[in-house]
Amino acid sequence: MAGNRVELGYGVTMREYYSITELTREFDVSTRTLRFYEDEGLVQPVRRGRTRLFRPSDRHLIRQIMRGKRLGFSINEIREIIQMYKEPPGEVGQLKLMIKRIEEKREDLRQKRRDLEETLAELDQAEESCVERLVELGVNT
Amino acid sequence: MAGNRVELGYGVTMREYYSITELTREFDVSTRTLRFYEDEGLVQPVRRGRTRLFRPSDRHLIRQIMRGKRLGFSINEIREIIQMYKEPPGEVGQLKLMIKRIEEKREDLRQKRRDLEETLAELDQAEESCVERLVELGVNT
DNA sequence: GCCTCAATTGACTTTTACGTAAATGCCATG
DNA sequence: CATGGCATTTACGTAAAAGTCAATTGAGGC
Repeated sequence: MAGNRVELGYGVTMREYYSITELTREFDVSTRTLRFYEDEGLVQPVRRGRTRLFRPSDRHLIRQIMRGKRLGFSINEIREIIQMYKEPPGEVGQLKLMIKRIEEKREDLRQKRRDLEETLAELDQAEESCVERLVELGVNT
Repeated sequence: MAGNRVELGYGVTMREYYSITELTREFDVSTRTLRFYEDEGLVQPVRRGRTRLFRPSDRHLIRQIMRGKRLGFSINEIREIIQMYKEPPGEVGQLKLMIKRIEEKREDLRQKRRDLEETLAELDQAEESCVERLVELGVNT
């Protein structure tokens, strides 16, 4: 919790690293989970001795992982998505392949969005039925 | 595959039931999966002897289950959601509880929607980087 | 009545995403 | 220096959601 800050210029500073427990609290996950993500190669915290030091980039990755999880992606799918955010490859074939895979993921996400809207619409209907029923019963909503 | 149709009026008819394999093909799942959903009480096909006959309502339920799966809901969550689509309960306390739960699910879905939009935006960026890189390399897109 | 194909059942296996326990290290504090 | 608190590693456990396989069983066609 000491200095642990870097100058970015114009007097602006930011945290240089975060402890594992800090991040477990921020993202409401266990240390086991963060270590698991490290084993899976999703994050690569640096070490001081044996202690993990998570840097802002790791923190951002964890944020992306959590988002992916909430969307129902598996670890492998999340790994793929994270790959896509990384520095684009240098070779043309690789680049075209990557664009194709990004497009696939986007199609996947668009399907999810349709599913989501439909489910939301049906929940709206369900709630309306409930409210109507309450009104029938003469309940002051 | 025979007659298997009901008159709805004005000459409009619809399938009365579907075989398990028809549905496995339509939804691209295994028979094991559909039987699993039956064991879990998500669908209740009627029987002719031991053979399952899925009715349109079962088919619609399966459609909802698949949607829920794509959104990353667990079977239990899907079960809850399906409960919500059903006939609203008769008692006031139950009704209010149901409305509360529906609202919770909707909040959940709205979070998913935010996650989804953010992820889509990042994928857009990623693709743009790739395209830029291609242009730098002088590839005719 | 027999044959064959589709369907059923039950048992066992697999994968994913961690949980949990045990043993131990590191360090600050009273 | 003992104590507490967080950290680490290794190993084994587990719940959910099916997959897989083997052994029947039924129903329709000839």
